[in-house]
Amino acid sequence: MKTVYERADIVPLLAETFRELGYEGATLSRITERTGIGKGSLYHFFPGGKEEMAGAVLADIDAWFEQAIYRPLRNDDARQAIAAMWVNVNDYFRAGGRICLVGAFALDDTRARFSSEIADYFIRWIEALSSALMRAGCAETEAQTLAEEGVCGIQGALVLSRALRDGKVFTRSLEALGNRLEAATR
Amino acid sequence: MKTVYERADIVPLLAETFRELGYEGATLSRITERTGIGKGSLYHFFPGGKEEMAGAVLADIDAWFEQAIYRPLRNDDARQAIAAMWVNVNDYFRAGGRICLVGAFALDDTRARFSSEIADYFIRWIEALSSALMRAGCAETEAQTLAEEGVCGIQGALVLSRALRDGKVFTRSLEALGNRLEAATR
DNA sequence: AAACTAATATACCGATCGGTACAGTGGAGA
DNA sequence: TCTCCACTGTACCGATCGGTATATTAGTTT
Repeated sequence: MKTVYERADIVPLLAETFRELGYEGATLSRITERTGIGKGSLYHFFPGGKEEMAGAVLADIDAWFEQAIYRPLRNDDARQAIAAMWVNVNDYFRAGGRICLVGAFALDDTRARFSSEIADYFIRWIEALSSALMRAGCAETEAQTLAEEGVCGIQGALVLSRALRDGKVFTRSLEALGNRLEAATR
Repeated sequence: MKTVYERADIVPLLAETFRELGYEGATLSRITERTGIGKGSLYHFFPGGKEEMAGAVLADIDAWFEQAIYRPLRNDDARQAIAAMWVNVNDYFRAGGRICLVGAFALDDTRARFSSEIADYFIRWIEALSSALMRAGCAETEAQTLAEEGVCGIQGALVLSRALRDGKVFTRSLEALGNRLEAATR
């Protein structure tokens, strides 16, 4: 018996490894150890090595946010999409038990490798949220400010809940942020 | 001529290196390269190696925050101390050009090495800010919530401004946070 | 069943890892 | 001036790094 993978099966496993160990901390041996996938397979699917693996993970994350968060914010009913965002974000980050890889990469030298992907992720999030806020009745400048504060607050909540090892901090922060945005669209 | 260092001179140089590269990314050779301090000196002052170096950096950071931020928040005039906090924090983090090492360590596996130091840093910050807010007229639960939101917002602003390579995001976020706390103590 | 091929395991590569050992080096006190 | 010792530079250690080469495996095609 031989377990056969596809690229699409591997990326989520890689994602979890990079999340837990960071880019530099995720060595090839630790990756094979945690994912159960040997070097042979890894380099078969990702000839560009570790950098291509991390790039694939970022692309996967981006695709998920695009369809689950950004697109609804841009196209669907504004209030409904914003409400769904808080729920989906709380689920995605496992109530603070999972970090944002994009944010983590931004903090150290790894940013240099994925500069545009990292910037894009946040720019599009803020723009999509801002668009929804405007459709919900906010003025343009206020929408922009609130969107930035919202995304900012999510990242802070992830850092804080990891530091305090307390998922309640994350969920509580999301609630507070949600209430503030809702109050501003009334 | 021989350049002679003291431990106290080295710690800030180490801090900057860990900030830029992260714990795993800061290899001994990169540390000597960036600080100009050879392995011999490094292991003379920090026999425990890399982990002791990072520990000394965290202790140094903690000491700075204790005297420059936490103590004033706990003991001095509340409104004045809170106002000073925003200014000092903006300076310390170089308007978003410098990251919070404690927050960065919290995000990956490095947290396991410095779990209590990381948690302490944030707990004491939140408690000190909460104390100041109560003296400024907040009810206990509201003070606690606002303090958490304030510290949380600072961490988020650091992530976001790094990701977007835009220091204005950081300064702007601090201003917004400051205004919200001030509005709540009126 | 033979040929082909995508996927996998493993041995191996030079470079670098964190850490150790030790021989200087140079300024301060006797 | 001689001794002492905190400090520094460098050579070296075994382990592990990211990456390559290649033989093997197991379906699929013919």
